[in-house]
Amino acid sequence: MSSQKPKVVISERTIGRLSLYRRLLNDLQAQGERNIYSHELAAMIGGTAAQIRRDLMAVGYSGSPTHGYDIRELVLSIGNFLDAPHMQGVALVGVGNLGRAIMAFFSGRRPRLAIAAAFDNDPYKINRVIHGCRCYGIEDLSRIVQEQGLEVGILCVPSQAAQDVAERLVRAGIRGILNFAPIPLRVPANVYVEDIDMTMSLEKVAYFGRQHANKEGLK
Amino acid sequence: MSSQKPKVVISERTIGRLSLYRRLLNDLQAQGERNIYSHELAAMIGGTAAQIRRDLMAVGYSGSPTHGYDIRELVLSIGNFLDAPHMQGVALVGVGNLGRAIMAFFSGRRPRLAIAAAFDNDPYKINRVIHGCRCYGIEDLSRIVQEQGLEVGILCVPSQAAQDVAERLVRAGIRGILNFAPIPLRVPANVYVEDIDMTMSLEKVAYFGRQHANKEGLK
DNA sequence: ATTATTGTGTGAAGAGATTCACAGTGTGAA
DNA sequence: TTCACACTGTGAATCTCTTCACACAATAAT
Repeated sequence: MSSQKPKVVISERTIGRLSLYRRLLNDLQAQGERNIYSHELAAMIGGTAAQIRRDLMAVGYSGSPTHGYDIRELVLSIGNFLDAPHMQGVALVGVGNLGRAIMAFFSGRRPRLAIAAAFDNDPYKINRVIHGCRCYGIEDLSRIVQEQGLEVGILCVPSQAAQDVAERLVRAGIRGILNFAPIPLRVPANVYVEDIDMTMSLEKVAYFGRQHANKEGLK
Repeated sequence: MSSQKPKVVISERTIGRLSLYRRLLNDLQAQGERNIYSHELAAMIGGTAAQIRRDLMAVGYSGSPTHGYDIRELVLSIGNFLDAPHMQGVALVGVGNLGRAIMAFFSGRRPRLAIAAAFDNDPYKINRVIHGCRCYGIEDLSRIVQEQGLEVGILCVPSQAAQDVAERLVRAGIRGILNFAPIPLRVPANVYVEDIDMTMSLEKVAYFGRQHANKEGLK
């Protein structure tokens, strides 16, 4: 029953890349490809073949020296490894510009990991259905999360509200939070938080864009 | 003239954290705080004091053993290090749900690194002003980027269009791209790309949310 | 003036991630 | 059947990032 847990702990980087591999492999499969070598996949993502083979050790699927990896089987194996055995519902809090864009983005994309309910404190939004998803008041968060067994939260409220909403999510039983609010959240150690900090990312691009440009000038 | 380049190469992680430090320090400053110790800042971001001191070595600002860091001076030093000496304009391509949300998000946030022009191929959007920013057709991209000297691009078009638009941005002279399209871009080595892959992030949260929850159960 | 305290800056150690390099393997050609 | 080939899986080496631990400095207390 508890045999599905990984023997070794797999790094965050590897989990992220596996998600990416799967998406690319899905596209290839849709185009009718059947097999792929590690170096081909590496070329697609701009990485090394060794990295890919190392990552795939985690999922425990073996390729063949002569045909590489069977794409269909590999996709299934990655899914087996990455996905929960059950469906995981997602709660999104903060139905502003960004929240609605995220709802649109994920709408219909991954049926087993879909946004099941949205929450906001604007009475004008409550009970509306946005991108196929019902919007509730914050006061209903705990009840809905528990009724629907939602496990993952997406946080796109303004910074000032973020910590408070994060705590509500945790109390409601959420185990992982995707945080778009540009402040660090304080949550218990058994809750996983992934930050998407667009300001930080944009500043990185501005900084390294300059650096790289310089580099070329020197070469 | 070329003395502004860093002696040593600074890691991506460090640059990201510096951006975060600055934002938090700005908030503290607004609240009237004047000094801060590395361990206080560390507590705010959930990191270690050593890490912060190490990161600050890059900017070359020294604190005092007795009063820690002067917040105002530190903010200025980080700015000095991170920001371009000139203003950097940003071009956003893809004025869909996500593009508009990003325009709203950055609107008025960092005047020296602001979205200066938006591009789309939908005639209905062209020449509209959205969140204070004019929208042009894709065919004008190269001209506008050059006229306004834009250096950074934000890419929020659908996957199928992303590679093509990325190439247009590069040809127009863009040096760094913040890529929201969920596919890896192929660009020359002197262009820096930062990916924001929301699907990958959500899958990571789903995976590690489960892991962390398990961990607690075992403890 | 001396001492005790507390925090900085940084060399060195440690941990973690990536890449190297090679033994092992399945296949097709001779 | 044997050989040559091209690739996988993985131990070991390397590289990168983080943390440790301590010399040094500024102050307050005595």
